[in-house]
Amino acid sequence: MGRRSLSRPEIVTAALRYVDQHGLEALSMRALAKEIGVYPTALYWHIGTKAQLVGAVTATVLDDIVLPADHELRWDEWLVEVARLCRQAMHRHPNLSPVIGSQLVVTTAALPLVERVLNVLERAGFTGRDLVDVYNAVAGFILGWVSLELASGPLDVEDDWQEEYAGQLRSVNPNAYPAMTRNMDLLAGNAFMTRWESGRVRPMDRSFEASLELLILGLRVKQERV
Amino acid sequence: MGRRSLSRPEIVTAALRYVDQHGLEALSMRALAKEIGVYPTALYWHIGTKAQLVGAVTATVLDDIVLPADHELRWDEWLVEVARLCRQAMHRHPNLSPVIGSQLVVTTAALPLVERVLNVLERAGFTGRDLVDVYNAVAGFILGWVSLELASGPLDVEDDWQEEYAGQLRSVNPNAYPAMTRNMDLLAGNAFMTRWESGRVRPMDRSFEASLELLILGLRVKQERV
DNA sequence: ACCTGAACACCGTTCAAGT
DNA sequence: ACCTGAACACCGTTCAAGT
Repeated sequence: MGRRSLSRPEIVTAALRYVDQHGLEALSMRALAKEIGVYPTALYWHIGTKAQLVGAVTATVLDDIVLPADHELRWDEWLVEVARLCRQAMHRHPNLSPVIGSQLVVTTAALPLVERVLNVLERAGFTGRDLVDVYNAVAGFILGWVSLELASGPLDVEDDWQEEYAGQLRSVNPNAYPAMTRNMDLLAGNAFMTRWESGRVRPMDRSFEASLELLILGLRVKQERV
Repeated sequence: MGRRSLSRPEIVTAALRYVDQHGLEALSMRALAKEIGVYPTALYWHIGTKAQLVGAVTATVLDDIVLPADHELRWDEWLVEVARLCRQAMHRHPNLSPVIGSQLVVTTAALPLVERVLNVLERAGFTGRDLVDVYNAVAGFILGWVSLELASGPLDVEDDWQEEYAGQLRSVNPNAYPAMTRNMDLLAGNAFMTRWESGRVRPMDRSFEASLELLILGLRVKQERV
Protein backbone atom coordinates (compact mmCIF):
# COMPACT_ATOMS: atom_id res chain seq x y z
CA MET A 1 0.00 0.00 0.00
CA GLY A 2 3.04 2.26 -0.15
CA ARG A 3 2.47 3.52 3.42
CA ARG A 4 5.70 4.58 5.13
CA SER A 5 7.14 6.21 8.26
CA LEU A 6 4.13 5.68 10.51
CA SER A 7 5.00 7.41 13.77
CA ARG A 8 3.70 7.33 17.34
CA PRO A 9 2.61 11.00 17.42
CA GLU A 10 0.93 10.59 14.05
CA ILE A 11 -1.16 7.75 15.42
CA VAL A 12 -2.07 9.63 18.60
CA THR A 13 -3.10 12.73 16.66
CA ALA A 14 -5.20 10.67 14.27
CA ALA A 15 -6.83 8.88 17.20
CA LEU A 16 -7.75 12.17 18.90
CA ARG A 17 -9.25 13.48 15.70
CA TYR A 18 -11.14 10.26 15.20
CA VAL A 19 -12.59 10.38 18.73
CA ASP A 20 -13.54 14.04 18.30
CA GLN A 21 -15.38 13.24 15.09
CA HIS A 22 -16.94 9.85 15.71
CA GLY A 23 -16.98 9.38 19.47
CA LEU A 24 -15.00 7.26 21.88
CA GLU A 25 -17.11 4.16 21.38
CA ALA A 26 -16.51 4.30 17.64
CA LEU A 27 -12.75 4.21 18.11
CA SER A 28 -11.37 0.81 17.21
CA MET A 29 -7.91 -0.27 16.22
CA ARG A 30 -9.32 -1.48 12.95
CA ALA A 31 -11.26 1.67 12.12
CA LEU A 32 -8.33 3.90 13.03
CA ALA A 33 -5.97 1.80 10.94
CA LYS A 34 -8.28 2.10 7.96
CA GLU A 35 -8.43 5.88 8.46
CA ILE A 36 -4.66 6.12 8.50
CA GLY A 37 -4.35 3.70 5.60
CA VAL A 38 -2.47 0.91 7.27
CA TYR A 39 -3.11 -2.57 8.61
CA PRO A 40 -4.53 -2.72 12.15
CA THR A 41 -1.61 -4.73 13.39
CA ALA A 42 0.82 -2.00 12.37
CA LEU A 43 -0.56 0.15 15.18
CA TYR A 44 0.41 -2.43 17.74
CA TRP A 45 4.04 -2.12 16.81
CA HIS A 46 4.07 1.61 17.62
CA ILE A 47 1.70 2.14 20.52
CA GLY A 48 0.85 -1.25 21.97
CA THR A 49 -2.70 -1.95 23.05
CA LYS A 50 -5.80 0.18 22.65
CA ALA A 51 -5.67 1.08 26.36
CA GLN A 52 -2.20 2.52 25.91
CA LEU A 53 -3.32 4.45 22.85
CA VAL A 54 -6.20 6.02 24.77
CA GLY A 55 -3.83 6.89 27.60
CA ALA A 56 -1.51 8.66 25.19
CA VAL A 57 -4.41 10.58 23.68
CA THR A 58 -5.54 11.73 27.11
CA ALA A 59 -2.04 12.96 27.88
CA THR A 60 -2.05 15.27 24.87
CA VAL A 61 -5.26 16.89 26.09
CA LEU A 62 -3.74 17.59 29.50
CA ASP A 63 -0.62 18.88 27.82
CA ASP A 64 -2.68 21.47 25.97
CA ILE A 65 -3.64 23.29 29.17
CA VAL A 66 -1.59 26.48 29.49
CA LEU A 67 -1.71 27.77 33.05
CA PRO A 68 -1.53 31.45 34.00
CA ALA A 69 1.55 32.72 35.85
CA ASP A 70 1.43 32.15 39.59
CA HIS A 71 2.09 35.58 41.02
CA GLU A 72 -0.04 37.72 38.79
CA LEU A 73 -3.16 36.73 40.63
CA ARG A 74 -4.29 36.15 44.20
CA TRP A 75 -4.40 32.45 45.04
CA ASP A 76 -8.20 32.29 44.86
CA GLU A 77 -8.37 34.17 41.59
CA TRP A 78 -5.70 31.89 40.17
CA LEU A 79 -7.69 28.78 41.14
CA VAL A 80 -10.82 30.13 39.50
CA GLU A 81 -8.87 30.80 36.34
CA VAL A 82 -7.33 27.32 36.32
CA ALA A 83 -10.69 25.69 36.90
CA ARG A 84 -12.06 27.49 33.87
CA LEU A 85 -9.08 26.54 31.73
CA CYS A 86 -9.38 22.88 32.67
CA ARG A 87 -13.07 22.94 31.91
CA GLN A 88 -12.40 24.54 28.53
CA ALA A 89 -9.81 21.89 27.71
CA MET A 90 -12.31 19.16 28.53
CA HIS A 91 -15.01 20.86 26.48
CA ARG A 92 -12.65 20.93 23.51
CA HIS A 93 -12.68 17.12 23.48
CA PRO A 94 -15.94 16.14 25.14
CA ASN A 95 -15.89 12.61 23.79
CA LEU A 96 -12.78 11.97 25.83
CA SER A 97 -14.27 13.03 29.15
CA PRO A 98 -15.34 9.50 30.17
CA VAL A 99 -11.66 8.56 30.15
CA ILE A 100 -10.66 11.48 32.35
CA GLY A 101 -13.67 10.96 34.58
CA SER A 102 -13.57 7.25 35.17
CA GLN A 103 -10.11 5.96 34.42
CA LEU A 104 -7.09 6.60 36.58
CA VAL A 105 -5.00 9.35 35.05
CA VAL A 106 -1.52 7.90 35.11
CA THR A 107 0.60 10.14 32.99
CA THR A 108 3.40 12.55 33.78
CA ALA A 109 1.59 15.05 31.55
CA ALA A 110 -0.60 15.79 34.56
CA LEU A 111 2.27 16.63 36.91
CA PRO A 112 2.85 20.28 35.92
CA LEU A 113 -0.80 20.94 36.68
CA VAL A 114 -0.56 19.14 40.02
CA GLU A 115 2.60 21.05 40.95
CA ARG A 116 1.15 24.46 40.21
CA VAL A 117 -2.06 23.84 42.10
CA LEU A 118 -0.14 22.54 45.10
CA ASN A 119 2.15 25.53 44.96
CA VAL A 120 -0.73 27.98 44.99
CA LEU A 121 -2.51 26.16 47.79
CA GLU A 122 0.67 26.27 49.87
CA ARG A 123 0.82 29.98 49.19
CA ALA A 124 -2.68 30.19 50.60
CA GLY A 125 -1.41 28.64 53.81
CA PHE A 126 -2.38 24.99 53.54
CA THR A 127 0.16 22.37 54.59
CA GLY A 128 0.51 18.65 55.22
CA ARG A 129 -2.64 16.55 55.19
CA ASP A 130 -4.81 19.63 54.87
CA LEU A 131 -2.94 20.48 51.70
CA VAL A 132 -3.60 17.05 50.23
CA ASP A 133 -7.27 17.20 51.21
CA VAL A 134 -7.76 20.65 49.78
CA TYR A 135 -5.97 19.65 46.59
CA ASN A 136 -8.25 16.64 46.25
CA ALA A 137 -11.25 18.88 46.80
CA VAL A 138 -10.18 21.18 43.97
CA ALA A 139 -9.08 18.46 41.55
CA GLY A 140 -12.02 16.20 42.34
CA PHE A 141 -14.46 19.03 41.93
CA ILE A 142 -13.14 20.26 38.59
CA LEU A 143 -12.52 16.92 36.90
CA GLY A 144 -15.54 15.22 38.44
CA TRP A 145 -18.03 18.02 37.93
CA VAL A 146 -17.07 18.68 34.33
CA SER A 147 -16.96 15.05 33.29
CA LEU A 148 -20.45 14.71 34.75
CA GLU A 149 -21.49 17.81 32.82
CA LEU A 150 -20.16 16.27 29.60
CA ALA A 151 -21.81 12.92 30.17
CA SER A 152 -23.36 11.56 27.01
CA GLY A 153 -26.79 10.13 26.54
CA PRO A 154 -27.50 6.43 26.55
CA LEU A 155 -26.11 5.36 23.21
CA ASP A 156 -27.97 3.85 20.29
CA VAL A 157 -31.40 4.31 21.78
CA GLU A 158 -34.37 5.50 19.80
CA ASP A 159 -34.56 9.10 18.68
CA ASP A 160 -37.51 10.08 20.81
CA TRP A 161 -36.20 9.15 24.26
CA GLN A 162 -35.31 12.76 24.93
CA GLU A 163 -38.83 14.05 24.41
CA GLU A 164 -40.15 11.08 26.31
CA TYR A 165 -38.03 11.80 29.36
CA ALA A 166 -38.82 15.50 29.19
CA GLY A 167 -42.48 14.55 29.20
CA GLN A 168 -42.08 12.18 32.13
CA LEU A 169 -40.44 14.91 34.15
CA ARG A 170 -43.09 17.50 33.46
CA SER A 171 -45.95 15.16 34.21
CA VAL A 172 -44.60 14.10 37.56
CA ASN A 173 -47.01 13.90 40.49
CA PRO A 174 -47.08 17.35 42.17
CA ASN A 175 -47.99 15.81 45.52
CA ALA A 176 -45.08 13.42 45.48
CA TYR A 177 -42.64 15.97 44.06
CA PRO A 178 -43.67 19.44 45.25
CA ALA A 179 -40.21 21.03 45.22
CA MET A 180 -39.51 19.73 41.72
CA THR A 181 -42.89 20.93 40.54
CA ARG A 182 -42.35 24.40 41.99
CA ASN A 183 -39.06 24.76 40.11
CA MET A 184 -39.71 22.66 37.04
CA ASP A 185 -39.21 25.41 34.48
CA LEU A 186 -35.73 26.24 35.71
CA LEU A 187 -34.88 22.62 36.46
CA ALA A 188 -35.96 20.71 33.38
CA GLY A 189 -33.01 20.29 31.07
CA ASN A 190 -30.67 22.28 33.27
CA ALA A 191 -29.82 20.17 36.30
CA PHE A 192 -28.08 16.86 36.91
CA MET A 193 -30.54 13.97 36.69
CA THR A 194 -33.29 16.22 35.33
CA ARG A 195 -31.73 16.85 31.93
CA TRP A 196 -31.73 14.91 28.68
CA GLU A 197 -28.99 16.69 26.80
CA SER A 198 -25.26 16.55 27.36
CA GLY A 199 -23.27 19.54 28.54
CA ARG A 200 -21.53 19.48 25.18
CA VAL A 201 -24.69 20.67 23.46
CA ARG A 202 -26.09 22.51 26.48
CA PRO A 203 -23.23 23.79 28.65
CA MET A 204 -23.94 24.46 32.30
CA ASP A 205 -21.89 27.65 32.49
CA ARG A 206 -23.86 29.40 35.17
CA SER A 207 -24.03 26.43 37.51
CA PHE A 208 -20.33 25.75 37.04
CA GLU A 209 -19.41 29.29 38.01
CA ALA A 210 -21.72 29.12 41.01
CA SER A 211 -20.33 25.76 42.13
CA LEU A 212 -16.81 27.01 41.74
CA GLU A 213 -17.67 30.07 43.80
CA LEU A 214 -18.99 27.85 46.58
CA LEU A 215 -15.75 25.89 46.62
CA ILE A 216 -13.68 29.08 46.80
CA LEU A 217 -15.87 30.46 49.56
CA GLY A 218 -15.28 27.27 51.52
CA LEU A 219 -11.55 27.46 50.91
CA ARG A 220 -11.41 31.03 52.19
CA VAL A 221 -13.22 30.11 55.38
CA LYS A 222 -10.97 27.11 55.93
CA GLN A 223 -7.90 29.26 55.25
CA GLU A 224 -8.83 31.65 58.03
CA ARG A 225 -9.08 28.75 60.43
CA VAL A 226 -5.67 27.30 59.58
CA MET B 1 -32.94 -26.16 27.46
CA GLY B 2 -35.94 -26.30 29.76
CA ARG B 3 -35.46 -22.62 30.76
CA ARG B 4 -38.72 -20.95 31.67
CA SER B 5 -40.21 -17.72 32.98
CA LEU B 6 -37.25 -15.46 32.33
CA SER B 7 -38.21 -12.07 33.78
CA ARG B 8 -36.99 -8.52 33.45
CA PRO B 9 -35.99 -8.10 37.12
CA GLU B 10 -34.23 -11.46 37.04
CA ILE B 11 -32.08 -10.28 34.14
CA VAL B 12 -31.30 -6.95 35.78
CA THR B 13 -30.32 -8.61 39.05
CA ALA B 14 -28.11 -11.09 37.26
CA ALA B 15 -26.49 -8.28 35.29
CA LEU B 16 -25.70 -6.30 38.44
CA ARG B 17 -24.15 -9.35 40.06
CA TYR B 18 -22.16 -10.04 36.93
CA VAL B 19 -20.82 -6.48 36.80
CA ASP B 20 -19.95 -6.60 40.51
CA GLN B 21 -18.01 -9.81 40.01
CA HIS B 22 -16.39 -9.42 36.62
CA GLY B 23 -16.41 -5.71 35.86
CA LEU B 24 -18.39 -3.53 33.50
CA GLU B 25 -16.19 -4.22 30.49
CA ALA B 26 -16.70 -7.96 30.93
CA LEU B 27 -20.48 -7.61 30.70
CA SER B 28 -21.74 -8.80 27.38
CA MET B 29 -25.15 -9.96 26.29
CA ARG B 30 -23.64 -13.29 25.35
CA ALA B 31 -21.76 -13.80 28.62
CA LEU B 32 -24.77 -12.79 30.70
CA ALA B 33 -27.01 -15.10 28.71
CA LYS B 34 -24.65 -17.99 29.31
CA GLU B 35 -24.60 -17.16 33.03
CA ILE B 36 -28.39 -17.23 33.18
CA GLY B 37 -28.56 -20.31 31.01
CA VAL B 38 -30.42 -18.93 28.04
CA TYR B 39 -29.71 -17.85 24.49
CA PRO B 40 -28.37 -14.31 24.07
CA THR B 41 -31.28 -13.31 21.90
CA ALA B 42 -33.74 -14.16 24.64
CA LEU B 43 -32.48 -11.15 26.60
CA TYR B 44 -33.45 -8.83 23.78
CA TRP B 45 -37.04 -9.81 24.07
CA HIS B 46 -37.20 -8.72 27.73
CA ILE B 47 -34.91 -5.71 28.05
CA GLY B 48 -34.00 -4.54 24.59
CA THR B 49 -30.46 -3.42 23.92
CA LYS B 50 -27.42 -3.57 26.15
CA ALA B 51 -27.65 0.19 26.74
CA GLN B 52 -31.14 -0.23 28.12
CA LEU B 53 -30.01 -3.09 30.32
CA VAL B 54 -27.22 -0.98 31.80
CA GLY B 55 -29.69 1.83 32.38
CA ALA B 56 -31.99 -0.47 34.28
CA VAL B 57 -29.11 -1.75 36.40
CA THR B 58 -28.09 1.79 37.29
CA ALA B 59 -31.62 2.57 38.35
CA THR B 60 -31.62 -0.24 40.91
CA VAL B 61 -28.48 1.17 42.51
CA LEU B 62 -30.09 4.59 42.89
CA ASP B 63 -33.21 2.93 44.22
CA ASP B 64 -31.19 1.36 47.01
CA ILE B 65 -30.35 4.70 48.59
CA VAL B 66 -32.50 5.24 51.69
CA LEU B 67 -32.49 8.88 52.70
CA PRO B 68 -32.80 10.13 56.29
CA ALA B 69 -35.95 11.98 57.32
CA ASP B 70 -35.89 15.67 56.45
CA HIS B 71 -36.70 17.32 59.74
CA GLU B 72 -34.58 15.32 62.12
CA LEU B 73 -31.47 17.20 61.04
CA ARG B 74 -30.42 20.72 60.21
CA TRP B 75 -30.22 21.27 56.45
CA ASP B 76 -26.43 21.18 56.40
CA GLU B 77 -26.23 18.07 58.55
CA TRP B 78 -28.78 16.41 56.31
CA LEU B 79 -26.75 17.16 53.20
CA VAL B 80 -23.60 15.73 54.75
CA GLU B 81 -25.50 12.58 55.63
CA VAL B 82 -26.94 12.24 52.14
CA ALA B 83 -23.55 12.79 50.53
CA ARG B 84 -22.15 9.94 52.63
CA LEU B 85 -25.07 7.67 51.76
CA CYS B 86 -24.68 8.30 48.04
CA ARG B 87 -20.97 7.66 48.27
CA GLN B 88 -21.61 4.40 50.12
CA ALA B 89 -24.10 3.30 47.47
CA MET B 90 -21.57 3.95 44.74
CA HIS B 91 -18.85 2.14 46.68
CA ARG B 92 -21.12 -0.88 46.93
CA HIS B 93 -21.01 -1.22 43.14
CA PRO B 94 -17.76 0.44 42.12
CA ASN B 95 -17.69 -1.20 38.70
CA LEU B 96 -20.83 0.71 37.82
CA SER B 97 -19.45 4.14 38.66
CA PRO B 98 -18.32 4.90 35.07
CA VAL B 99 -21.95 4.72 34.04
CA ILE B 100 -23.09 7.11 36.76
CA GLY B 101 -20.13 9.38 36.13
CA SER B 102 -20.13 9.66 32.37
CA GLN B 103 -23.54 8.72 31.06
CA LEU B 104 -26.64 10.82 31.45
CA VAL B 105 -28.76 9.48 34.26
CA VAL B 106 -32.20 9.34 32.72
CA THR B 107 -34.33 7.34 35.09
CA THR B 108 -37.21 8.23 37.34
CA ALA B 109 -35.41 6.28 40.06
CA ALA B 110 -33.31 9.40 40.63
CA LEU B 111 -36.25 11.71 41.18
CA PRO B 112 -36.91 11.02 44.88
CA LEU B 113 -33.30 11.92 45.58
CA VAL B 114 -33.58 15.11 43.51
CA GLU B 115 -36.81 16.09 45.24
CA ARG B 116 -35.44 15.68 48.74
CA VAL B 117 -32.26 17.59 48.05
CA LEU B 118 -34.21 20.43 46.47
CA ASN B 119 -36.58 20.47 49.40
CA VAL B 120 -33.76 20.78 51.92
CA LEU B 121 -32.01 23.47 49.92
CA GLU B 122 -35.24 25.45 49.77
CA ARG B 123 -35.48 25.07 53.52
CA ALA B 124 -32.01 26.60 53.70
CA GLY B 125 -33.33 29.63 51.88
CA PHE B 126 -32.26 29.09 48.28
CA THR B 127 -34.74 29.86 45.52
CA GLY B 128 -35.00 30.20 41.75
CA ARG B 129 -31.81 30.06 39.75
CA ASP B 130 -29.72 30.05 42.89
CA LEU B 131 -31.52 26.90 43.96
CA VAL B 132 -30.72 25.17 40.67
CA ASP B 133 -27.09 26.26 40.83
CA VAL B 134 -26.66 25.13 44.40
CA TYR B 135 -28.36 21.83 43.62
CA ASN B 136 -25.97 21.30 40.72
CA ALA B 137 -23.05 22.10 42.97
CA VAL B 138 -24.12 19.45 45.46
CA ALA B 139 -25.09 16.79 42.92
CA GLY B 140 -22.11 17.47 40.69
CA PHE B 141 -19.74 17.36 43.59
CA ILE B 142 -21.01 14.09 45.05
CA LEU B 143 -21.49 12.13 41.85
CA GLY B 144 -18.47 13.61 40.10
CA TRP B 145 -16.04 13.39 42.99
CA VAL B 146 -16.92 9.83 43.92
CA SER B 147 -16.92 8.50 40.38
CA LEU B 148 -13.47 10.02 40.02
CA GLU B 149 -12.46 8.37 43.29
CA LEU B 150 -13.65 5.00 41.99
CA ALA B 151 -11.92 5.34 38.64
CA SER B 152 -10.26 2.13 37.58
CA GLY B 153 -6.77 1.65 36.27
CA PRO B 154 -5.96 1.37 32.61
CA LEU B 155 -7.22 -2.08 31.78
CA ASP B 156 -5.26 -5.04 30.55
CA VAL B 157 -1.88 -3.41 30.94
CA GLU B 158 1.14 -5.20 32.36
CA ASP B 159 1.25 -6.05 36.03
CA ASP B 160 4.10 -3.74 36.92
CA TRP B 161 2.71 -0.42 35.69
CA GLN B 162 1.69 0.51 39.23
CA GLU B 163 5.20 0.18 40.63
CA GLU B 164 6.56 1.88 37.56
CA TYR B 165 4.33 4.92 37.96
CA ALA B 166 5.04 5.06 41.70
CA GLY B 167 8.73 5.10 40.83
CA GLN B 168 8.30 7.82 38.21
CA LEU B 169 6.53 9.99 40.75
CA ARG B 170 9.14 9.60 43.46
CA SER B 171 12.04 10.23 41.12
CA VAL B 172 10.61 13.45 39.77
CA ASN B 173 12.96 16.41 39.39
CA PRO B 174 12.89 18.37 42.70
CA ASN B 175 13.75 21.61 40.92
CA ALA B 176 10.91 21.30 38.47
CA TYR B 177 8.45 19.99 41.07
CA PRO B 178 9.35 21.50 44.45
CA ALA B 179 5.85 21.50 45.95
CA MET B 180 5.27 17.90 44.92
CA THR B 181 8.66 16.91 46.30
CA ARG B 182 8.01 18.63 49.63
CA ASN B 183 4.75 16.69 50.06
CA MET B 184 5.54 13.49 48.22
CA ASP B 185 5.05 11.14 51.18
CA LEU B 186 1.50 12.34 51.80
CA LEU B 187 0.72 12.77 48.12
CA ALA B 188 1.94 9.56 46.49
CA GLY B 189 -0.95 7.14 46.18
CA ASN B 190 -3.40 9.44 47.94
CA ALA B 191 -4.26 12.25 45.56
CA PHE B 192 -5.94 12.56 42.17
CA MET B 193 -3.39 12.17 39.37
CA THR B 194 -0.68 11.06 41.79
CA ARG B 195 -2.15 7.69 42.65
CA TRP B 196 -2.03 4.32 40.98
CA GLU B 197 -4.77 2.50 42.84
CA SER B 198 -8.51 2.93 42.56
CA GLY B 199 -10.61 4.30 45.39
CA ARG B 200 -12.26 0.92 45.55
CA VAL B 201 -9.08 -0.63 46.99
CA ARG B 202 -7.81 2.58 48.60
CA PRO B 203 -10.77 4.73 49.63
CA MET B 204 -10.16 8.46 50.03
CA ASP B 205 -12.32 8.85 53.13
CA ARG B 206 -10.43 11.72 54.72
CA SER B 207 -10.26 13.81 51.57
CA PHE B 208 -13.92 13.19 50.83
CA GLU B 209 -14.96 14.41 54.25
CA ALA B 210 -12.72 17.46 53.91
CA SER B 211 -14.04 18.26 50.42
CA LEU B 212 -17.59 17.87 51.63
CA GLU B 213 -16.87 20.21 54.53
CA LEU B 214 -15.56 22.83 52.12
CA LEU B 215 -18.75 22.62 50.09
CA ILE B 216 -20.90 23.01 53.18
CA LEU B 217 -18.82 25.94 54.40
CA GLY B 218 -19.36 27.61 51.05
CA LEU B 219 -23.09 26.91 51.18
CA ARG B 220 -23.36 28.48 54.63
CA VAL B 221 -21.60 31.64 53.50
CA LYS B 222 -23.79 31.88 50.43
CA GLN B 223 -26.89 31.28 52.52
CA GLU B 224 -26.11 34.29 54.70
CA ARG B 225 -25.84 36.47 51.64
CA VAL B 226 -29.18 35.41 50.15
C1' DA C 1 -45.85 -14.64 24.09
C1' DC C 2 -41.47 -16.24 24.48
C1' DC C 3 -37.36 -18.51 23.01
C1' DT C 4 -34.09 -20.91 19.57
C1' DG C 5 -30.55 -21.00 16.10
C1' DA C 6 -28.29 -19.16 12.40
C1' DA C 7 -26.37 -15.28 10.38
C1' DC C 8 -24.14 -10.46 9.62
C1' DA C 9 -20.92 -7.24 10.44
C1' DC C 10 -18.04 -6.14 13.57
C1' DC C 11 -14.24 -6.27 17.64
C1' DG C 12 -8.85 -6.68 20.16
C1' DT C 13 -4.91 -9.19 19.84
C1' DT C 14 -1.31 -12.70 18.46
C1' DC C 15 1.89 -14.44 15.42
C1' DA C 16 4.27 -16.14 11.51
C1' DA C 17 5.81 -14.26 7.47
C1' DG C 18 7.55 -10.86 4.50
C1' DT C 19 10.83 -6.69 3.27
C1' DA D 1 12.95 -2.22 12.16
C1' DC D 2 8.58 -2.07 10.45
C1' DC D 3 4.58 -3.85 8.22
C1' DT D 4 1.45 -7.57 6.05
C1' DG D 5 -2.01 -11.13 6.16
C1' DA D 6 -4.21 -14.75 8.25
C1' DA D 7 -6.17 -16.48 12.25
C1' DC D 8 -8.49 -16.91 17.05
C1' DA D 9 -11.83 -15.92 20.12
C1' DC D 10 -14.81 -12.82 20.87
C1' DC D 11 -18.68 -8.86 20.31
C1' DG D 12 -24.12 -6.52 19.56
C1' DT D 13 -27.99 -7.15 17.01
C1' DT D 14 -31.45 -8.91 13.51
C1' DC D 15 -34.53 -12.14 11.94
C1' DA D 16 -36.82 -16.22 10.49
C1' DA D 17 -38.32 -20.14 12.67
C1' DG D 18 -40.08 -22.86 16.24
C1' DT D 19 -43.44 -23.82 20.42
